[in-house]
Amino acid sequence: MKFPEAKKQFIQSWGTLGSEWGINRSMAQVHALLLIAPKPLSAEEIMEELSISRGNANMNLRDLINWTLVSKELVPGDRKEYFVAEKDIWEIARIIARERKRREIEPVLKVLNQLKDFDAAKSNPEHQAFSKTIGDLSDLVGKMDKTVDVMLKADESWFFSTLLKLIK
Amino acid sequence: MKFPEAKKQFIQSWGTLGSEWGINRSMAQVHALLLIAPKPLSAEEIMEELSISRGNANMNLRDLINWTLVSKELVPGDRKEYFVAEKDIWEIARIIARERKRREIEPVLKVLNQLKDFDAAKSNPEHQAFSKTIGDLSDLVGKMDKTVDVMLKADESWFFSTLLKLIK
DNA sequence: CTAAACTTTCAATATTTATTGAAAGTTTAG
DNA sequence: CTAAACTTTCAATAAATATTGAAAGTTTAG
Repeated sequence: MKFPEAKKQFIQSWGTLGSEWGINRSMAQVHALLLIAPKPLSAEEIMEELSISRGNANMNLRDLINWTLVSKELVPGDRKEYFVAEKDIWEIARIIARERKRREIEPVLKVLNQLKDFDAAKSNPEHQAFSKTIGDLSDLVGKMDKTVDVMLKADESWFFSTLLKLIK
Repeated sequence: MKFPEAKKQFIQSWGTLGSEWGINRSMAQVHALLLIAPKPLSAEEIMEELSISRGNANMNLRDLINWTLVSKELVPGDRKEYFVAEKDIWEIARIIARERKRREIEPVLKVLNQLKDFDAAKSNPEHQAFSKTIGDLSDLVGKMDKTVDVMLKADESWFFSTLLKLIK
């Protein structure tokens, strides 16, 4: 496979992956493009390569910057802004884990904990089933939450060497 | 908080969680409803409780059954079909992990591995950056894939006791 | 066999989400 | 200061996704 084709495929796959969770396709594609770029890219170049509008590029770059996956870079003597992606894969993984935790785990955990002390009548089977499910779920989700916390603090070699002991 | 309100909140939160990954809201809500139901429910009851159409209920129940999160139950002497959710939370977690792996991890891993042997010119910095990123990503995604595999085979007490040693 | 009871399908429709692009805003060179 | 070079915003529009509901299909009781 030749380079331009490989590049296209990577950008497109990363875009699909993104939209399989809640990330929008363009944001993931901009990210993919920056991930493999050997140089900072300008908004112009990104719009051009991905055939997206200026507004779209701008908005998704802003989101990527918010996530801290991308940062602005200024070239002295040039008025344009350039963009670079964080290249360290472990750092990227942690950023994504952090955002997914924030969006997926934390809100649910909060609700589950509130629902734990709802006003139950002990003898009512509906109430019993509800309590059981909520309790079980909040245990599990709580464990997931803690696991991600460890990952967020850990450094890669420690995390995976420990995990790979599990795996082997 | 009173029961009906707690129930409503749980169903609605679970629905939101679902749509934060690629699951559609109704499917997640049907699942939530069945999770807390002390009895098998008929399609009618589900439609009624969630105010959704027959077609919608049918389609999402079918999907839940495909995922093996829900199964049909026949009541002797009744022509209706009834539906029950798997109640074991660890089993549910594994089913969801299995599906997310299938949809999110595997396709990307496949593409990354294909892209590893693209036709690179060693001296071209674009090609170098590409190779590096693809290599790093496929390492990481490969590790994630293996981790999920372990979880799929493990039983809960073993998995979490090992994991919690990590965590503590 | 056939009519009632139920389930499934799917084209039409509604809802949600993403994208565009032109106008407004900002910054800086001169 | 002001005009050119650039970035941001956001209402309009397009695209993707989910939902409806009525018609078609299936099963079973009698």
